[in-house]
Amino acid sequence: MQEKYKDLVKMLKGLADETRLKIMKMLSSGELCACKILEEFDITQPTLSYHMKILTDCGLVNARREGAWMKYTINDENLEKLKEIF
Amino acid sequence: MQEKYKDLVKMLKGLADETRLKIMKMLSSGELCACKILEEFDITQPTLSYHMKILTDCGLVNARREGAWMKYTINDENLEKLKEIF
DNA sequence: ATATAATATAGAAGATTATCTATATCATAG
DNA sequence: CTATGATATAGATAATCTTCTATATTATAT
Repeated sequence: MQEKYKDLVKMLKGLADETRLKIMKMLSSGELCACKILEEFDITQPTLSYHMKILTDCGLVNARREGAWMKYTINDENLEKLKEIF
Repeated sequence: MQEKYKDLVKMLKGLADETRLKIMKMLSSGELCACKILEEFDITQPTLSYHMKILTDCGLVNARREGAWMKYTINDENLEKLKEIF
């Protein structure tokens, strides 16, 4: 029960940032490459990498490497778990 | 649109804390007095006051004074707005 | 008017977060 | 195998967050 709370809080922290919320919104239309996401923001590449790590670590986003690129999608299963608390 | 995002992020930040998430869970069963909430946690009274301020400021919780007590309820309208983003 | 109970505010300290620059790693093309 | 493009990591810094102690405010009861 406590562990479940910790996981939920981690996901909520993941969402609770303007940049990351916008990234989630972008991903809701489908898979995107890091470079495409970066174009939409005024942040450096390492900063985006940091945000993507937070989103994947908390379980909100799936990452896969395709050659040199990283492609991201929403982790629907975990997002569903988050929805359930409401 | 940006403003809407800022408000949503503020609510998400409000939820993104273990203590506050538990408070919301407690309030989901109905109105509670600050002193009742405090009993459930190992935190000082000023710390609870700080958390309640965050929850009310972001719009997740309604506060009303009843004599010496503060009574809190969930702000369903705003919680609904938050749900909509999922 | 005073004492007491409930809550809020101020100020400080330590932890966490978001950002940057510099550099490293990984993958591909030539 | 080397150069280049994409991404990740390290380390530093400034801002924000969470918590505490001490104190102030507000409401009630005597």
